Amino acid sequence: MSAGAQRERKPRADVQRNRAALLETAQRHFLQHGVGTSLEAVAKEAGVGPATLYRHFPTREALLAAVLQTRSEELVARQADIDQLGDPAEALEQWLRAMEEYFSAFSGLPDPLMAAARAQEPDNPLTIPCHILISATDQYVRAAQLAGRVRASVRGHDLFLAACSVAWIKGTGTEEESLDRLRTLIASGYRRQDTQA
Amino acid sequence: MSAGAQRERKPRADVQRNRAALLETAQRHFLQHGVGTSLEAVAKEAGVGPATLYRHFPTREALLAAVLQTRSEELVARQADIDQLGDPAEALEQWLRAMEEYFSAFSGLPDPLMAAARAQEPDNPLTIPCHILISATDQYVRAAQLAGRVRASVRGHDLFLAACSVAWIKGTGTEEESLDRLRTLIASGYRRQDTQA
DNA sequence: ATCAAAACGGATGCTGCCTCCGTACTTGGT
DNA sequence: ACCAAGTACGGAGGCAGCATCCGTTTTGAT
Repeated sequence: MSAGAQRERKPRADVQRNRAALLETAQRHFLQHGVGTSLEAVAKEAGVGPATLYRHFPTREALLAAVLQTRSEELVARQADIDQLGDPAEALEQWLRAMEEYFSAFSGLPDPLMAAARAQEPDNPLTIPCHILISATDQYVRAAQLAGRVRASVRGHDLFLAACSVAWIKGTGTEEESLDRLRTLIASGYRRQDTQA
Repeated sequence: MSAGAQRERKPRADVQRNRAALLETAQRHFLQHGVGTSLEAVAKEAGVGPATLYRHFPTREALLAAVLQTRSEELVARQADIDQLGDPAEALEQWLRAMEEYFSAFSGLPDPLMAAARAQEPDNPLTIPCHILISATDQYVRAAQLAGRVRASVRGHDLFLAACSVAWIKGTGTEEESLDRLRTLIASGYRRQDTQA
């Protein structure tokens, strides 16, 4: 009441119920079948018609972005822990691993992520999250550089790409051992004064 | 004649014509629309029915492998040049670039390539080529290691993965400048006694 | 209880994949 | 030149997924 400016109706109950059901089901399907999973199947299993899914999430990316929202928040939460670390090199390392896990949430995720990172598509719902991640990476890189632990030529964007690549390779089913070797290679690439193995 | 063992008929003329037309058209479509291009469209433009395409090439990978055959030979030819180089480190570098270009022939190519590299699918027509490339890379790596120019911990397979990653990123439309930065990062990762930039 | 706005979902048209099967073509022999 | 046997062809068709339209139902407000 009072001088209330909210002239709008209260949002309908079924909207929220359907949205929640869609998100829940979509997450399960993305986990099981990758980002290319059938949206029709998601709708059916969520107990709604296809049109309802498309009304809530006009594109596959929109649905993906919404499902990813939860995980993004987990990532932000992790940042707090990482920032506690005294060693900026260690912080960067952990941050990269955290990003890589985020990128590996669903098989096939790196592709739409890269498409969004390239930006120039301001309506892509994944673009904003991507740029936030790149900025964050750059922060960690700069801190480590100030401490003399990372080569001066490295930028956050480079390591964003590297983490995305590793996640992509992981998604193709490569063995964990090969991934570790690749991670080591990359780490040798950005670190300063490392032991020439 | 003579003690001829060739009891077989001469292969029909239309078979070869159709095969050639299909390969030619497929290459164009792969170039323009990536490896995911519509096979139906390829068949139609080659002037044959869908069944003919599938009879010649039972799977998309089979067609892809056949189209790639030409380019594979170019790659092998390049090896001769590269082997002429006195410097094994330089040779490795050029070999990696050559592989990367090969992987970037069509957009989307790295995915089926990685799937084949993981092997365990002996009937995948791309598996053999992949393993040949990995072996070749290992040769170059070992030579460079003997010359003390590459870290001892690095293996050919690692750099195969790295080259594949770069090609994948290139395929997503990333700017060439970013790619160069990534290549530099990787090079710093495998080289010994480099100038800590 | 009633109304209008809001949301729903089945039906639909489209594209691409892949296979079956009747037909047409090529080869080798006469 | 012709024929028979075998080979390859290609249109038709079933299936799955995408995305949209529009008549119907649900919902919140009065």
